[in-house]
Amino acid sequence: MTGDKKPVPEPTLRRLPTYVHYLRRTAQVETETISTSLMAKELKLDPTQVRKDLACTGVTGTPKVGYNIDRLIDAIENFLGWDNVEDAFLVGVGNLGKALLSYERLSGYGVNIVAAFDVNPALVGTSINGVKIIELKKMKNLIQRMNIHIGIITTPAGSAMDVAEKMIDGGIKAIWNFAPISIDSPDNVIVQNMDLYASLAVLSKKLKQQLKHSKRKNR
Amino acid sequence: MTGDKKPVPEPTLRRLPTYVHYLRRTAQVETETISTSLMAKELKLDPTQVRKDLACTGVTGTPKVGYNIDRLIDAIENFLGWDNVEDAFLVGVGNLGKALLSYERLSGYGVNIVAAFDVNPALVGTSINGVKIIELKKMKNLIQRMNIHIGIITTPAGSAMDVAEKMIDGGIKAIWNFAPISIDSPDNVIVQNMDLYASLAVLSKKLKQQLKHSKRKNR
DNA sequence: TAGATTGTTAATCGATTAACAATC
DNA sequence: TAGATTGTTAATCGATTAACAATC
Repeated sequence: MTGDKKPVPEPTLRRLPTYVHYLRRTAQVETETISTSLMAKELKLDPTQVRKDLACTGVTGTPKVGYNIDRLIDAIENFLGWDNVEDAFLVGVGNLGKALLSYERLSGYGVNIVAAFDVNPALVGTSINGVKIIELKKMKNLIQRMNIHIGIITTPAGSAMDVAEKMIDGGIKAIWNFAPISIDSPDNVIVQNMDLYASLAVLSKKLKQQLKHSKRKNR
Repeated sequence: MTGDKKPVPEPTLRRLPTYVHYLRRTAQVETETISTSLMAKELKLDPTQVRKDLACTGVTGTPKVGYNIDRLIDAIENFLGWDNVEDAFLVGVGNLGKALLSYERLSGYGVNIVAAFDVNPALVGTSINGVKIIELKKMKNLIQRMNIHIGIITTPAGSAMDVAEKMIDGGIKAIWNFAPISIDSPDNVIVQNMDLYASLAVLSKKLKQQLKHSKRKNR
């Protein structure tokens, strides 16, 4: 009865990349070790939370000393699979699609875009950052042939549902969706939404609250 | 003792735009009303949760009938302030910055980018989608003169901290941050992170889990 | 040794979900 | 009227935070 530890909570997963970014920056100037109290202070988190998050990755620290920064970085990177890159297809070569295609560092985060697709004939045949843009028609077949697991959707909302369906048909197992639409998927396909509008809603609502308060104070 | 109802939970705020997008699509084909049970089913949520979320916006439904779709859309849009646009500055005109500048519909979501800033002299003086690109030096002053409340950071991580500081100095009240860095801000400045890497971490971790399970099944 | 820091168990908090009376 | 759906109160669940013993 081994394996299958209890799954890591999603909030923890979301914080782990922040730790790596912070630790990489810190490694350049600071000493070899770091305490969770310092990390927590600088990242505005609770020290206990940081320790719990780190525990998920299997690293241990030494009382009174802290954690070895390099080993910590390695452990988190390994845990997140950043050293074990998965190939991906991207559909929708608009501005956002181009931005992602130009981000060569994405492969440092476990995902490597190997082909892009669009319906615009003017784009088909060209490349961005070394990635060919191909007719959307050919995607389903290529997913199967190349055994691609990750699909990235950067189309307008109107086409997203259709693209998702084609991806799922082809055998895609995880969709990173940038379109503002809820994607209907079977249980064995993961959908991760990158929702600009959700984020923006939180921002503007909080801002309105803030402005109201400061106005009140100034009276 | 009026005003100051208890604040709306962040998860609710994040779901509200999804409702609007769904309802707009539904309004085109369906009848005038909708039930939370149907919405919940299509958006893969709990009906009670949908009702609670909607209650925050002040709309009420009619038992046995449901909610009037148009009134629901209006109520949510109004609640989120989408009809009450705030001006914003964007810093960092790389691919991602360009993508946001080209998104004219952003003003339909309460935020209107009125100027962009970059340190690259080749970009300064040009425009994208009617938005002028200005020397970063001039930003602080313009924030004050134009009374700008929202700053959008689409620079590389290295410059983000510095840009944020300048924004806060100038008097920005809310920062929409696309750089993978934790921004140090005073209590009266809201920071909303749009974290690609957090989202990607969740996606790839879940995918690995999924692939492991399906492999096991096939044995 | 004394004190800082880890690692874990227990308490708290907030969001989700269940139960159900009110009602069109 | 009967039944579907709302709106709200209570129960559950999971994540965050507090407390504290272990230890270098």
